[in-house]
Amino acid sequence: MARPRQFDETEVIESLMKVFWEKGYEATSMQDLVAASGLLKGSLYGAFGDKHALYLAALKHYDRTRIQAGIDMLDGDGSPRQKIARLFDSVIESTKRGIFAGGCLLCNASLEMAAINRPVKNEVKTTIRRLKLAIMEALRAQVADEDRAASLAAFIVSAYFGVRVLAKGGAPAAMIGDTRDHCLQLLP
Amino acid sequence: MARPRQFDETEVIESLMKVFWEKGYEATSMQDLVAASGLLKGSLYGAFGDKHALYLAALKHYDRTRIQAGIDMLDGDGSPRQKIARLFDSVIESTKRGIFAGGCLLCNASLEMAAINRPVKNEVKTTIRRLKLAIMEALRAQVADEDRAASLAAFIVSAYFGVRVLAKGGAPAAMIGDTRDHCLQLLP
DNA sequence: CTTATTATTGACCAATTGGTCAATAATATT
DNA sequence: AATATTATTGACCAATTGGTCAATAATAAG
Repeated sequence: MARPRQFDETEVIESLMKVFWEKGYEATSMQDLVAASGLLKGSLYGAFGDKHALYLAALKHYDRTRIQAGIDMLDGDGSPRQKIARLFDSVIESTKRGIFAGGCLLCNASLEMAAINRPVKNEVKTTIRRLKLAIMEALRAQVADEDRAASLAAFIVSAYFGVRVLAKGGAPAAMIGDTRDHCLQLLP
Repeated sequence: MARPRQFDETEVIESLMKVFWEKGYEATSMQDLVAASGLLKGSLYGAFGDKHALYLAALKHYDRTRIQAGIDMLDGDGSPRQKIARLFDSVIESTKRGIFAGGCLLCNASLEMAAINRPVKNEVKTTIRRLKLAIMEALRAQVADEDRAASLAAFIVSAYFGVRVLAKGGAPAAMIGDTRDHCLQLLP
């Protein structure tokens, strides 16, 4: 009884996300989003809402895809130490490739948007909690004490985020490796 | 033989810095800077250059003042453990106060600007190195091996930056404390 | 006092910003 | 085929963006 969408919603959000990821919220114009998505402004507004809503949708998509990919790396075989190592190595890897300049959209959103946009802050908080819980799960087999697992997970999340800041700031790659090594030292 | 400046340069840069610190580069307009500094646009351009130059000057001022204040906390009495504790406690402290929303301008600059502005990236790199060296210095008495001091310092800088991301993202304060505690565990 | 030099001022600019809307198009139901 | 409903389109908007510049003011040197 109505005209259907002419586009795939997820596909469009994926393209919007990439722009916000690379440029940040403020540096991204609606024109950029129009160009990246192939839709026109009116369609974007009609389907998703204003620029803040687009950003929030992009952030949620990042959670569902990229953060989830990170969490997936914590599954599978190996000791906690080996699992966490995979997390840090993925940062080192992407730093070496050095093509995409976005870094981590979650960190970017935390620093650029969380303080001024409540929904973004909530999303950031939720995703951090999710990441922390996944790390706790990865530690579960070897770290019996729940509180200790939680505090270790918090610590690892911090170091992981810190490394993302270093990487984007152009700090020597060795600093990332050093961080990784000291973190692993505290793990079974 | 010429008209002298009618303003104190450092004072003006301090006011500009606060705006960039709180809002970021893109979200700050020249109007914001005009309002904060009390100068007019022409004077700002004449004295410092364009918006990017203003930002860079602000970042350098942040290094000279706020980062230096952090480094100063590493001086004085106490074990390395106690010194580094002071660094993390200052973040916990400012999180509790919760008034100023800027977080750490160095981290903000790294994520928002380093990837797209070479001079900013260089300044970020330089300041990170300076911070790392100061931490090495704080470890020197107890950590004889230079390489070990360097890698420990890199690790601490990461955790410190990570904690700034967590803080701005609204993560529970306990995560910052947990990070602190695990870091200190690796220190003499 | 005159002059050379620099600082300050505010009007001005084209370009871009995020956002709206009436007209049109496409569909599913009846 | 007619209709109701939603999607798409692109022209349009006021406001703001970063930046410029000629006129004016203030000073130090001669």
